[in-house]
Amino acid sequence: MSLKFWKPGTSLPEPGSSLDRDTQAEGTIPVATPSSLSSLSISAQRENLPIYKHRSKILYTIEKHGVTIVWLGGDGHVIACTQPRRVAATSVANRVATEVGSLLGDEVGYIIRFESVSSPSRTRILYMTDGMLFRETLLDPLLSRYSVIMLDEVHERSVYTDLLMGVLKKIRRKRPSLRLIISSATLDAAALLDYFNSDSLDDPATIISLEGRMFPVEIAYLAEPTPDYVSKAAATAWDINTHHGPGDVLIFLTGREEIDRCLEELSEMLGTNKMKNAPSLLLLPLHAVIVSTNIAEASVTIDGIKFVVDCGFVKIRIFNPNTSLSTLTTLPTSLASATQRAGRAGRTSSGICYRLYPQSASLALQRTSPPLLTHTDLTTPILLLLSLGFHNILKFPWPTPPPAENVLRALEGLNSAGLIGEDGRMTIVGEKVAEMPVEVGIARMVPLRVERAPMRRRNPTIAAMCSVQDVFIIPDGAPGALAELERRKFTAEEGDHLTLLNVYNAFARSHSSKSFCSRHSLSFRSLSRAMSIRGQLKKYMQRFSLPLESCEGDAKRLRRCLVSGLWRNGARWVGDGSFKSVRGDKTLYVHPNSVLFTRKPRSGWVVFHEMEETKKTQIRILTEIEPEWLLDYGNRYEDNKGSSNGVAVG
DNA sequence: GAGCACTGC
Repeated sequence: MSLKFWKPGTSLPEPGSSLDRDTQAEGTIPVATPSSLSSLSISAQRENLPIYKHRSKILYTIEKHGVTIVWLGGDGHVIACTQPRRVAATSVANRVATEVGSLLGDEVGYIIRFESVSSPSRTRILYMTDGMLFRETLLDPLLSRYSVIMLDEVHERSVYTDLLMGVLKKIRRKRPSLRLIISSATLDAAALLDYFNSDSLDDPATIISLEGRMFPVEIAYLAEPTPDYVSKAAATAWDINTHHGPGDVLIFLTGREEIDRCLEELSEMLGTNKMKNAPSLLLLPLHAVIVSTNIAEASVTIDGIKFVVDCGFVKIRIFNPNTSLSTLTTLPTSLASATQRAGRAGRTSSGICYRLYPQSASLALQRTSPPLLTHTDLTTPILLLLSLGFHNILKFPWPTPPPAENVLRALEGLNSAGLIGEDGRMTIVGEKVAEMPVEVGIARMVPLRVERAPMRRRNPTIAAMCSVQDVFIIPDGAPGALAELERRKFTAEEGDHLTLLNVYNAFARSHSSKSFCSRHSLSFRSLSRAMSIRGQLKKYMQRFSLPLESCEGDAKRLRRCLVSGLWRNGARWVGDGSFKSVRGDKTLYVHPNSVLFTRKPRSGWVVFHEMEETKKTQIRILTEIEPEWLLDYGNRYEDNKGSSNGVAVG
């Protein structure tokens, strides 16, 4: 069987029209259908085309598919295609618009947070981030304006893609005419097919698995395991360059520290060889060596790589429900990740991937990486599911169920924050928090009801600044010292929350000036993002009819208000730059980016926004407080619960 | 006196 795709440049058929435009097709692509339409495998391997070409071909068939469904179903007419990342949504939309001869935002458009290039009446194919489509289910639980929904890059198992899969499974029971297309790059397509088709609906879901690589990549393993993959990576890159070049090299390591060390070792080798063998110096400037984390695995693509050096490890963040602490841990990659990394060597010609582990070790690798939902804090996802009406969370059709402790911990946290009641149902404040497009911890920093002072001082600017990262740019060495001096200009004695507020206000006064940011060593990107988020938060406050009050010159009230949300995150100074947590009596270290990194708070007490375990447990975004405030809020909470447990602050 | 894997609303 072969499906035709129509000529680029012609417009899409109207719903209900005949499909005679097939006659305009310029070519065909072979489609293997092993049993039925339920498993559609498109082979694009025979043509040496760049990935977008493959993508758009699939999209042609989906457009065709989609139009057919519209014609049959008639209860919607938009084809949605989700992507886990913003850039992917915009760039694929752009490419497809060009190829079908549509103006971007007309027949083909995209929607990502803060940015919509689409027309409600004219757009037929809508690319969007998975998070945006999930948000839409909160407003339209049956997603009734779509006739076809395609989830792309499902193998990445992002939080929103997994949530969408569960929700879509339920939607399809109520709207069997909705056509679902799942696109996954790995071998787990069969499992996904079972997941979706266990309901035995008449119209089964379609799983597309893209056999992607364009050029062959040879895999080479080490004969023996290496005790130091960073040195080995540098040595391998050097070896490639001197004996196997020419060709650009991409090295996968797990983090910044490793990357710095690897680059150092490479430059040392370059220095030594410069002395004794001048000609080899000419090779390096011509051929790049790129040392990267797994950002180069999917998010950033670099063309022209011929050699990949893969250390075989990845750093992931794992949430521990017992301590509510996230830990950054280095673990072996999955087989799927290793394949993905190797594939980076074959984008423009055939290549070689050097894996810095023995072949025997590759047999022990997990097939795929664990879905994010199984090792992340579920507080926000679960509130969203409750808001969608999944009251029995344990029965939600998770594509992969998270550990029960993680679910229980999230429910407990939501209850203690007053967002769900003892019966597990959402409170009025809980409903508002779910509506806000930020994490629960951030939404709670925003005023959500008319309150008495000092709770009234909840501040959307601070909330927005806490939800962006890397506001201060502090490079290594001498420029770092200068940047440090620039940062001091914004420092508030009271701590990081007020310092961030100062930075934001100065940025706003500069009319969001880029040069202001570079003069003061601030990230323009992060501050612009904070500004958009603040705007979004204010919009919700208006919707909830809450006035935005100014907290200028009222630092004390503002700090008290911070305690009302963060009293569980209290800590006491114990000397040598370290603190003890009020809960759990854990030793905490101040993150070097904090203004309290260099000095002891006068009262000896702080609250903090978040903690994370790397080599040691660090706390970020701290504010100095008075210890009685902790007791105040802790007792108030315990009174409300009617429990006798006080808060240990001794 | 020392650091932060990667997304998304």
